[in-house]
Amino acid sequence: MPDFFDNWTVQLRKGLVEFCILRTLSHSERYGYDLVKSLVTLPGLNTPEGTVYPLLSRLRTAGLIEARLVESSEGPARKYYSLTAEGRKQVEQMNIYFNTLSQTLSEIGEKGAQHD
Amino acid sequence: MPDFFDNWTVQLRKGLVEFCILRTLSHSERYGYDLVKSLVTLPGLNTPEGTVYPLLSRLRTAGLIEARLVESSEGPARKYYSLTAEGRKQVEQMNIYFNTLSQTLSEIGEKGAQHD
DNA sequence: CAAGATACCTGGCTATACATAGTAGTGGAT
DNA sequence: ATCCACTACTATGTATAGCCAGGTATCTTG
Repeated sequence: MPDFFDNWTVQLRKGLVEFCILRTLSHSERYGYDLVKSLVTLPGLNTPEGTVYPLLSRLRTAGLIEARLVESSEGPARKYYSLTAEGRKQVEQMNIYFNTLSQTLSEIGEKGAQHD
Repeated sequence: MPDFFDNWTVQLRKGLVEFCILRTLSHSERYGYDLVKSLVTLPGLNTPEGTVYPLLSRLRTAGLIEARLVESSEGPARKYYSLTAEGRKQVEQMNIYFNTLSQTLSEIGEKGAQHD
């Protein structure tokens, strides 16, 4: 039986990995394996390969990112991902929403949820 | 077919509603309908009844909160929820994890995910 | 007595991340 | 020649939270 806390952290991560990938790509082009290596070491986000690659596929299908193949001198060709114009628009919206949520959460932390 | 952004916000909320309820109850005892009215007006979190009540049940089954029935002079009896000792412990852990994630997200927002 | 606000709850649905395991090809070192 | 690190991906099965729409009961007011 899974621990309550462990399960909660899984739920909390939902949507965040996607957001992290898009935010990262909004800074610079990156190839898949590099993203995998980055995301697996981030505190709180121990995202494995099996999560990242399917996500990249989904984002490409959704038209938010695009890919190009680049030869490498140290191994197989790398697939570099970058944001499309549509992707850039979405990230902006996501940033706004995320900041709103952060603000809300911070207020609840101080005095609990109130209405009126 | 649902919009990409709308769907993402749903995913992002996962775990957060739970967190908001527990955080709110760590400040004071509250009854269900009151929580519903509070959560539905919070910016970013437009959580409807159908989400809140099942959550309260789950949290009670998990032993994090407990309830007591109180007569009301303005309508049906209200069910007041409060944190158990176990719940208080969990909220502390959740706060720590949440802050870690916030920190990570904020760094990614500035320079993208990096490794090494 | 009907209307409406208050108050609580359930059933069926969807999308997502996770876990685990596997495939496949390139290039450098032993 | 062989092994290892790099790089990309696929497949399949699981669990879960949140959403929508509805249901039920209580109490006050017109």
